[in-house]
Amino acid sequence: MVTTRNTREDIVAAAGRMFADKGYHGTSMRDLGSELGLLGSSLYSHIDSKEDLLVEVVDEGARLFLNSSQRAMAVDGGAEKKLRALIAGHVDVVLDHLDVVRTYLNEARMLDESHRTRVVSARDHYESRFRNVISQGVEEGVFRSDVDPKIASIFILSILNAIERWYRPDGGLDRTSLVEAIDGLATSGIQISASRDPR
Amino acid sequence: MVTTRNTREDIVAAAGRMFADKGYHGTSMRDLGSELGLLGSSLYSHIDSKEDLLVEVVDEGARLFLNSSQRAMAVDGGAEKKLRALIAGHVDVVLDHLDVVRTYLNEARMLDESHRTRVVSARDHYESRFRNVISQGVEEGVFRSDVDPKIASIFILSILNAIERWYRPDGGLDRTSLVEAIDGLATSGIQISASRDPR
DNA sequence: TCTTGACAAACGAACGTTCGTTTGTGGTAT
DNA sequence: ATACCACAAACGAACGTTCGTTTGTCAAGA
Repeated sequence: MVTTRNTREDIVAAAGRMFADKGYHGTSMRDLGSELGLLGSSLYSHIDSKEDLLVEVVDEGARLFLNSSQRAMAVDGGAEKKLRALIAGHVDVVLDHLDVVRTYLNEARMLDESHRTRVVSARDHYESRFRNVISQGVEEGVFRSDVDPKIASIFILSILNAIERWYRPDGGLDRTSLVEAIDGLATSGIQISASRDPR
Repeated sequence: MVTTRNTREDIVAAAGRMFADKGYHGTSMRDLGSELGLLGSSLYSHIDSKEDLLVEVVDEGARLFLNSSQRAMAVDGGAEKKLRALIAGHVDVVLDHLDVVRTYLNEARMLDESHRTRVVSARDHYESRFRNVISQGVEEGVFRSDVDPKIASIFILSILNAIERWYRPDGGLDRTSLVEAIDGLATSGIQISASRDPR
């Protein structure tokens, strides 16, 4: 049997996995090495420091979300359709890059201040896209005028970011249904309303 | 000036604070000691191990949520009212015990398996109260019949549990308005009545 | 031949924890 | 009122271990 050698990308990927599972401080370089069949010290042939690994994983998370939201903003249609695209895009990023996302969401705070600041502002930028689309929807008259875009975007993102905590790919809920369910709660809530059409 | 001595409860409280901020593995016993003006070793006059502190804080979190939900289930009224009581109770627990809740939500997974199992089942029990109330509401006809109680409860709890990540007591949003906003999105969504978009 | 990736050994610092000792305090006997 | 003692709380040093990282070597590909 031929064991291929490890690349730097293998190491970053494994770091994302382990940081997601056991946390940055809960993962040692020796842990990480043995995940790849290496000694901890051998990792330093590829990287300069442990923190670099965290920076790399977290930055990738930020980039994935920003790219996704940029694509969503480019779809034709009004606020309703754009919001749905933002939601669907977010779900895709979470499900396709679960480890990176979990590290991005839970371990970014372990970065030192300068790196953390950069990540926070990327996150703000991302969230502003949700805020703006909801604002636009209120102005267009498709969303209720008593909706606070700031609060509503936080709530929708809360649902989206929590997916990593409970969703299991083999759990009988496919991603289309998931998007549908989130969009459904966000737009219509759970309550019966006389003026709301049943489907 | 009189410096009072530290009690065991002081230590548990400080542990909750530090575990919430820097994570369990990111907090050393020396860190924790100096937070209280003590050496790390001095903590062992009060406790047996670092993990005991985590167990204690996390258990308190579980207890707070279970008690809160028990009180909510006891209110008179239908599912709508009970759900609102569950939401308000959850918000109270989060805002009144922010450090404990943050440790409960983010650090419980660092517990060893036996402790973690117990905490997970407590959490399941808590979540089942939300699920049951929503089921009841669907049966009563006050919630839409196409609402999946399992999914809806997950989404509502996602919003509730994310509060610790963004809410600032001095941020101009009081807790009544917060409960109102959550209840509003959960029941009515953001969309203006009439029609769900065609797709 | 030169470069690369991994190894083995080792470094100093920090980790959780233990130990023997000191300090302050509050109750009891004188 | 004073002396004493038991006790809890904190200290400071040290334990064995693990941490992230550095160094030097060496085999295998290019």
